Amino acid sequence: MYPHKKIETKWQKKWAANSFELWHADEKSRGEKMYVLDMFPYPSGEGLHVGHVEGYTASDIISRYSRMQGKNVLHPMGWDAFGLPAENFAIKKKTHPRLVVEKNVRNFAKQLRRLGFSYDWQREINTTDPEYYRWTQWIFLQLLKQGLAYEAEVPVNWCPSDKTVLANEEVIDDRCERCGNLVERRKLNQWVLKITAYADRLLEDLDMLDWPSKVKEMQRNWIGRSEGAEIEFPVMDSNLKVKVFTTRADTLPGATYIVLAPEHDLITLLNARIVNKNAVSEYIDRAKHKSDRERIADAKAKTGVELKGIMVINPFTKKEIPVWVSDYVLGGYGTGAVMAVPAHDERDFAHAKEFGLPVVEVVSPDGKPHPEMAEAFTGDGVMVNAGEYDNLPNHIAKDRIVECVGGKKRTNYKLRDWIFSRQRYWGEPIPVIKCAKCGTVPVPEDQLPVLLPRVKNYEPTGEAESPLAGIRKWVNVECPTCKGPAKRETNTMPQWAGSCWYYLRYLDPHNAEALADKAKEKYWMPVDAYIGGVEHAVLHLLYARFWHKVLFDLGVVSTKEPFQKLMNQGLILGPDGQKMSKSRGNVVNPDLMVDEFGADALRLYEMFMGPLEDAKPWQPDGIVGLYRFLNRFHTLAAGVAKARKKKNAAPAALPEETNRLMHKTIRKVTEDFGAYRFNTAISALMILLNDMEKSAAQLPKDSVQIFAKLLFPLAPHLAQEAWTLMGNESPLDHESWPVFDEKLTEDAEVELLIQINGKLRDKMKVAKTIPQEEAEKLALANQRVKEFLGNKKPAKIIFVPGRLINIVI
RNA sequence: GCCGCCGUGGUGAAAUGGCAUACACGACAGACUUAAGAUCUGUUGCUCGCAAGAGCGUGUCGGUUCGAGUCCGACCGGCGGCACCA
Repeated sequence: MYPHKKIETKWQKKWAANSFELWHADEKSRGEKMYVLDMFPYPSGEGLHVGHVEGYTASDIISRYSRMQGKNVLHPMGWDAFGLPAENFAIKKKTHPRLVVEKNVRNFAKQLRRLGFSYDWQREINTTDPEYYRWTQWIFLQLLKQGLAYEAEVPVNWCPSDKTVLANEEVIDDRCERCGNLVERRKLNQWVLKITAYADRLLEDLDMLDWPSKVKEMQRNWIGRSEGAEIEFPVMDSNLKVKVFTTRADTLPGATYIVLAPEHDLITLLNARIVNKNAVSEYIDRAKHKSDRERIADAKAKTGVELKGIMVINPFTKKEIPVWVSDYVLGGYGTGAVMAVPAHDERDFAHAKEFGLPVVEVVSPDGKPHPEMAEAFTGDGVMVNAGEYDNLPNHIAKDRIVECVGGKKRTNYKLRDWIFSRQRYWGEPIPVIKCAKCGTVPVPEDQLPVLLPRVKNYEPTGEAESPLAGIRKWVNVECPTCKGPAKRETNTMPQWAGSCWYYLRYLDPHNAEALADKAKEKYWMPVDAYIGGVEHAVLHLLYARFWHKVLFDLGVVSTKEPFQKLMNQGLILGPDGQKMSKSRGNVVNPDLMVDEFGADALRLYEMFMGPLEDAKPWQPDGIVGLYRFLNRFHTLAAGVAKARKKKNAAPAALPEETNRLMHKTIRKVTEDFGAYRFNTAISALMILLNDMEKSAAQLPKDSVQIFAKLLFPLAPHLAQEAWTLMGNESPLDHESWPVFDEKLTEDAEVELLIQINGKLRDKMKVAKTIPQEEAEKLALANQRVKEFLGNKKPAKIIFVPGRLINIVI
């Protein structure tokens, strides 16, 4: 077997020379720019996962292939190193998270280099580096200045045992991930980013992106735009009104009561008039402490309580209707109040049945009335019980009803503002100072970064604040405005913050004056190929687009969108077809694969498994096929090299058929790389190698060189080795991509299929350009055709030039 | 429940509406070997047939078409996302 260890180590050493200068990109190169980006990893203690290898191999193929096409390629890598796992690990091991991160980064970098990825390491970044997070904080200040960051009381997950706030990611089935205790909901003062201000643009600009439709669809659903109307219900004996949002204004005549969310303001405002105060406040109290799980359990059986003593007027029927409070109405969506139309809304129907409230049909599927409804009818139909609108199609009645009751058209979004505070140590400090006199004061930009102080104890304090709150020396500062005593904000940013803009820092990683130089930003942006897992389809990719648009509005960046093209790698499942996980014990360690088969074989295997974007199971024996393939190519190249050294060796020539196959393969691989179809590109190379092996040492050096070039993006070590065996000294990175001869990719003769009634019966070898008449003549003279035809006459003859002739009897 | 994607050999998978199963794994047989491993060669969807060949076959049922794995409709199964969003 070929000495993969020796070959791979040799080339990795050469590539590392001069700080990996070979792959260093600058803005002066002539070729067209190409920004190839990976989703940078969180450097966990477990090290690289086969899933990382998959995405990073794909982007490395694109990078190397693009370089050979003469493009100026930027292919950087860095570390998304803030976040809970490092902090939790540090707490457990009584060490500082910074040390944990440093160690993990070293390990990750080593692993990535061992796989031969062609990164520009001179642009390496780390989100926990103060010179990096200085600009993360700077962006926060810009958001604050634009009114896009604000403080609000919002509910958070609270673990009563660990006495700390948990991120959503840490809550599994309503329990704390670490201690297993049930999580409570608490309201805390938090920083919130107004992503909803960009909802429309985030939705509409999706159209200009070359992204998987699945990801676009997930973002559309997440943003959740819905067009409807706002309608007011006057409160009896009061000048107050209840505003309601609905997408089905046509059903207003059937609104038999209204429902308020438990947190609705009106409940407090009308408190004095509520007859059953105790029952109401008890219900609200219970609802407040309900966990997500309980809410979901209640989704079928509705709960609620009537506000006795309060009535409102349905503006269409002018009838007095009651008011209920129920937690099936969400405080954060629309107006926090709905009109209940039991006949035409499943949730209202369930609620009405539970409490014996009236159901009035106003849209009928067949125009006839149905006094007894077994379930809500949510489809389209004709208006009934709607006075002057009777017999009108409901979609026409909709707009007219909105108009007649003085409603306003409105658009609502499911998207919520982004809760941005974390009560944790290991994150970027939020650069804000709280002064009793001046209120919230931003840290002046020239005082950035606000450094994360070194502390002895970074465990959660037990109060609803970050461990930073315990460091008096750090917390107590002078107010930048009035110079009086003030305190620092002690919350930190979530892990998403650093990854929201890292692709910009790669463009100019050492700039001390700005986040990135304008000319450099203009040159490189947008990202031309972004590869990563679908798990970031909404969170990271939506947050980053939001920040980018804010920076665009500020003139900091020149493109509306950061990532022009996105590709998702599919999940690599364990050999058992299940998601890889430590607890299942089905995790494949890429290091062991590299040891046994080499980086090239691992890269090749992961690309050969199937389409990049598909989920696919790891087959323990699968990699050997790729290892054999590489071994065979090495044997072939070594044989040709040896034959060339012999004196008086006959000049080698490539057989005509092999030459044609070679040109076809160049074409196929070129097309497949362009479309990210690496699995079929590899199979094309296998077919070519199978054919070349027939000539073995008789092959001309040029054919081995072309093969090496085609293989280089996929398996760079062996390809470079073979290239060198042919007597070359240059790195293949600087060589140009092979060009195919169009004429040689097309055969002059083809096997024309002869079908009878669409069934294949025979084939005949003819010129590709054979005209229909001649083909028909030949086909009808064919022995097999005669047998089938007998004395019948063909009813019809279909001729597809160069492909087939189909005789219909 | 809603939205989206996917169902092809023993396995991973190929196939601009035109030869279904390329390529690879595995299995079986053979060569080499004292042997094992490695390597090389061959066979490998099902049924019938000595053979030539025929019939069947891409989750199920139906449709469009000269021709359907591919397009359309209904259903069954799996995966992913969202989930009381009015």
